[in-house]
Amino acid sequence: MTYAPPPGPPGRPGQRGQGRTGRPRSAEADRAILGATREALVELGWGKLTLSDVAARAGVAKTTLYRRWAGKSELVVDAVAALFDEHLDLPDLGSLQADIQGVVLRFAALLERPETKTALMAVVAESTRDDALRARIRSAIVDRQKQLVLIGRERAQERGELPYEESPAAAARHADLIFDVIAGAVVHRALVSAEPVDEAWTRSFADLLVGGLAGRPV
Amino acid sequence: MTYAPPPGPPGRPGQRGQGRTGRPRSAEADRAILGATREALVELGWGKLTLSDVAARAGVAKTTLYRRWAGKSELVVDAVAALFDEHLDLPDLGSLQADIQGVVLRFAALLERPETKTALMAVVAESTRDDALRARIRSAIVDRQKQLVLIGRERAQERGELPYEESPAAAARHADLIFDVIAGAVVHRALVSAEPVDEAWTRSFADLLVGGLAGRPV
DNA sequence: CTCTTACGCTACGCCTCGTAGCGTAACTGC
DNA sequence: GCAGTTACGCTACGAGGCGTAGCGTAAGAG
Repeated sequence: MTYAPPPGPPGRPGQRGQGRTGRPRSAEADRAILGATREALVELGWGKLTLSDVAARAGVAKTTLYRRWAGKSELVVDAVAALFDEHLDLPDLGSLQADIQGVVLRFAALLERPETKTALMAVVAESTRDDALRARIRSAIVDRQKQLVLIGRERAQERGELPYEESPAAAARHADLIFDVIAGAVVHRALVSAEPVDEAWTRSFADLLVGGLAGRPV
Repeated sequence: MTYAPPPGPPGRPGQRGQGRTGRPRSAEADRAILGATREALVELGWGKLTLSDVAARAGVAKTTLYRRWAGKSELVVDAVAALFDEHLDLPDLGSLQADIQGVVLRFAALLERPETKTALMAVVAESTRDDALRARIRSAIVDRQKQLVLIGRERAQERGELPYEESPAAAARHADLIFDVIAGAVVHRALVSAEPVDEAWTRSFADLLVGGLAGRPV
């Protein structure tokens, strides 16, 4: 747990021919390891996942894992982060209400996958005592998802559905708030309440977010 | 992990003189174990917490732990659940807005404690693969907190701030939604974004929840 | 005083962790 | 080609946690 991968950002194979000498890291091994990690997560879950097992599945020596990642948490973050990169665009559905529903359903679809379900919570739990890990999660997963909120809000402002903020600072605070509300609600619904994030729930949630408790037609 | 504590609800000492024969479980040992668990959580976090260590802190044999709890997750749920029982009333602050802020600040205060921070997320993560554990979390923690939402909503309806629901089913769905939004947002803010749930944020959140995105004065 | 259950203690086999050491493979610069 | 450098696979290892078994003893019920 004390080893930090020496060259470049961890998980990325050393750049070829960039002045770096010696045998380069195998990019294929990287893919195999991250894939094996996701596979093991599905079958075993976070608790019973062992690095020995991942190494065996990937057809790689256990020592190679430790040469690249400091521990289980770091490996799993990278393995799961790749999944969150799939849908980072937000199709314009014509209204704020529809855009919210779209982003919620997409996010929920990610959380439904067995490899993300367990992994995300476990890694977040671990990050409460590990600042470096939390930073890694933010840059690899959270901040990218937050981007979707910024896009959707900007569109709504152009449509005239939302007012423009007075100051950049207030805008940032507001965006953070909305992100916490959306992401938090979906995660809580899916993982704590363990109820489906389906069409009906998503519509109710978007209604609530747009209109609030007070402005509710019932 | 295959052992289920035989008599009565786990974690509670056998009722004295209730037809049960033999030596009763020590209630004092129970307190010592749960206390030691919380203490160990603060110092070590979920990942490095070991049952051997807890037993040593509690001045109890390791075997006693396994006689009462099936594993680490179950023990930690009980240890943390006791903390959530402290504030289960909701003082009437005069308005829906104020009541929301009150419940958010209380919930946040619980999450600020180092023993709950890590433990809650870790246990939820584990529960995604263990239905019995999830049920235990619900009854010991989640459902009790949800009660606060029901109380606050009822008050708001009596004040005329919120309309009454048409059907009991719709009311239940709506309450579940609100609970997921509040609890999810606070947890996400505190643990994922790792930003303080302070007075300012709480006010913004309550504004958003009551008035919605659209009805925002800015 | 017997029956029943809980407790403390010791010991154990199994597994995972994370590291060290070694010989070999791959790629770079001369 | 050859030396230098880095990554890899393999084996082995000590440390430590897990969960259980067995035993003798303590604490209540009838």
